[in-house]
Amino acid sequence: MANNLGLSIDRSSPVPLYHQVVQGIEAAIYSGVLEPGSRLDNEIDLAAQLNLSRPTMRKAMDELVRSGLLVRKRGVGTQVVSSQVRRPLELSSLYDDLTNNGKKPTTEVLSFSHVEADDATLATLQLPAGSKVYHFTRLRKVGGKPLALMENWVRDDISAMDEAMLSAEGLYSILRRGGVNFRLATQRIGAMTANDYQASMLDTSAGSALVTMERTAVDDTGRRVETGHHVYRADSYSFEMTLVQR
Amino acid sequence: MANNLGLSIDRSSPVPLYHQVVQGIEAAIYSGVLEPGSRLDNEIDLAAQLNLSRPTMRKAMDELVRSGLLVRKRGVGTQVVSSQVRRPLELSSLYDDLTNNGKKPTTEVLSFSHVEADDATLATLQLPAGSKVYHFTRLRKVGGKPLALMENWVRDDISAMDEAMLSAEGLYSILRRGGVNFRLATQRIGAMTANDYQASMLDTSAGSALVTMERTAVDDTGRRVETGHHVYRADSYSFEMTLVQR
DNA sequence: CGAATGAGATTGTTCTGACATTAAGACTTT
DNA sequence: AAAGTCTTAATGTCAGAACAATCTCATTCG
Repeated sequence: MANNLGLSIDRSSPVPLYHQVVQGIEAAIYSGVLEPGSRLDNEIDLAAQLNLSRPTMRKAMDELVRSGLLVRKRGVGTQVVSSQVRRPLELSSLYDDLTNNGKKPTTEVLSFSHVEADDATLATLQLPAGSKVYHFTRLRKVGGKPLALMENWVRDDISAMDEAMLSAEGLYSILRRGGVNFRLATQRIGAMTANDYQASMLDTSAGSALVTMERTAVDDTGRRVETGHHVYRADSYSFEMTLVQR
Repeated sequence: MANNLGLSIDRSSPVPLYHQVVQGIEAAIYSGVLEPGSRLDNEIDLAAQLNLSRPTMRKAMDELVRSGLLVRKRGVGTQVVSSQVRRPLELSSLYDDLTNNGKKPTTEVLSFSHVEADDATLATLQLPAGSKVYHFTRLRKVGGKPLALMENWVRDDISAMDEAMLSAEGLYSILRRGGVNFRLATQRIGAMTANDYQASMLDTSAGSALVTMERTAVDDTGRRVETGHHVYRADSYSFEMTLVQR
């Protein structure tokens, strides 16, 4: 029963109808209203309950299937996935993760500027030409030991930002307080060897292995909020994850 | 012009029409008929050329966009993506991914043995003491260029395995034919610098950056089927993923 | 009691149709 | 030459409709 799931549709919203359904069902799953393993009403009934067409409802369902939250089978129905995709690497910041793991991270802001974005940044953040961004580099330490060197570009229309804020807390906390609801991020993990600068910042030797991560985060309105290039000491950092067969 | 792409639709085929379009356009891209950066006809024209409906054509296009081959923009059109396809984070094998992406991987089996598992392997694969496993090292090349050096341990009660099989196809294909239904895998991604052996195998220099991946795969009965240590040239390989907010 | 069959439930596929939104380019005006 | 406006092109969204394929369960038959 859609109504029991607390789904609601706002036809005056700029958010597409199918996407409102996605968000509503996601919220129901994460809040526990829809429990793992539980079955949903069939798509025709769900559509009727929300006064939506079946193709619109199907588009929402397909997206939820693709994101691993639902599983569907012809003749059987739709079910909430029982073993959710667990990613130790969630859409969160390193600062959050370290703090949540009982460690005390510190941040040193190495550089900070509010500048006009270059073409690559404009493209990545989908900004119009001439836009300015916050561009900064930070060194993250844990227990006094350098762990990560991070360079980020953040669109400047969210909230003002300065070095003191960045020293005191994580970037994502700052952005959340500025009203950002992170929705997803694309990210690429690779490797490189440390150059002289990176080596000195991370208290390691030039040529040692670094894990690299490039990420672009998107909020719930579809805005590309920030993009970053991070490098981590390979001896102190790796990404762990569980993959589930689709 | 769809006809110039060599697309054809077989309505007697059990393959859905939208999927035939996907396969046809993928083939055109990988064969070079559709070059990176080139623009496609608009979806209405393409649909008309193939006697398909617009929603069917859109469904095919959407899948090609999601798989990273096409990029579309309202008011502008559809274009073949210019960047190299990187490995999505799915439970599959490198061999499968490369083959599916139109590349021709080759495998050189560097070592192969059927031996009693050491304690670490027993623990990782949850095998009783005294169990034997297949233990082998392979070099994976793409277009003649070394990409990955892979060392795996596979439990030996699934199917017989030998060097010829491993040279001819991917490990996961072999295991699937042996009846394995992969369910999930745990994996850790990191970085290291190449030692002399790895450097010589991968045709790179000692000290260069390598992406590392350790994985243990589980089948649908809960068995730990295989565990592996892979290293990839960092200049040719990265992991790409999309994280969704919980 | 087990196998076979059929009905019902549900998703999957395809189609026709229409309107909305975005982007680019042409044209006009300042 | 630059800015503004308008038109055109193309994708994005939504709706209604119908048929196909798959799966489960109940019923019937041997």
